[in-house]
Amino acid sequence: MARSLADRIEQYIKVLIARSENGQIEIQRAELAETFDCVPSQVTYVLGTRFTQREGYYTESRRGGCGYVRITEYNSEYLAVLLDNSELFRFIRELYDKQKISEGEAEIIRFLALNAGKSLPIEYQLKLNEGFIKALEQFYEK
Amino acid sequence: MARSLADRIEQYIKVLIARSENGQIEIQRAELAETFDCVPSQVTYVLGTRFTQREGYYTESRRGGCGYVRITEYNSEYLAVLLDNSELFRFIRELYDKQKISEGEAEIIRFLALNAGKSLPIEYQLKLNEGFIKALEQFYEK
DNA sequence: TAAACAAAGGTCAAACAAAGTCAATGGTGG
DNA sequence: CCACCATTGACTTTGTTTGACCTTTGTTTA
Repeated sequence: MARSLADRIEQYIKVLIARSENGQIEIQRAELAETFDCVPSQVTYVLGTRFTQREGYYTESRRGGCGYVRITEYNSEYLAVLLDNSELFRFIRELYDKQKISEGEAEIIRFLALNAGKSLPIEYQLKLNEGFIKALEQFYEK
Repeated sequence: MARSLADRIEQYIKVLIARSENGQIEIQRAELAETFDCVPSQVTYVLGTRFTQREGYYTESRRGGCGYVRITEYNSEYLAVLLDNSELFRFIRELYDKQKISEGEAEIIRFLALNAGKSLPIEYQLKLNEGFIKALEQFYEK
């Protein structure tokens, strides 16, 4: 059961995240690769297979001097966002049922609500959700 | 975070602006460069990458004796103009022209883009604007 | 007053410093 | 034995730092 390199890197990153204050860490790809004595793209591979949205992670990065990779674990705050989303989703559903919007409109609105604010800090994502509801209310004159 | 020289200069300038009465400051390029012990064009680089219109800033300058660089942060009135003329609106138009979206969809998307983020700080409203573009690109598979 | 000088800021390209991509290859568990 | 995950490395893209040279503006001097 000798775990693969990728598995060990995965574990390592997860420990770092667990130890972090806010479920978020920043690493240097090349440095981590050095730690595990492998090529940098191995790290990219790990991120791409084990730290995806599906697994509950979000990664951002920057190239060039002082580049980094930031890995964020969706935490309870984020779940709050999703919860909040459900409120919004319910509202969209309502608009649809009342035939104020089409299925296509409902779909794009949902998608935008979920994705447009992704690069914002969590607390602003919450505000944004409210903003979506308010804006929709206004637009369709409840 | 805020590791590179450029990042630190950016932070410094932002603090100065935050402390200013009117969201506007004047600096001397050479002096600031001296403060950070770097070459003056480094400051120019920072201004050119982090204090552009896209980021919600406007810069003017003057050469020669008593030269200066003035950096102004857009206020909310200006922001409306900025958003209204944004890349996003052009993109929505494009989607419509290519018949990927209907007039109704274009309208609600525009409305959401302008209003959903209203309670956010200006810099995040701009980020949100970009988020809308990214999300739309993804949804309609560019 | 025109010419020279000094004092700013601007431009641009080269060198450097990351991270990303992709396709070929390797290895392993079922 | 073969499908599929893992590993590697050459190449690409993006971002930063530096310096040599340019332009504009204000000041001094012949």
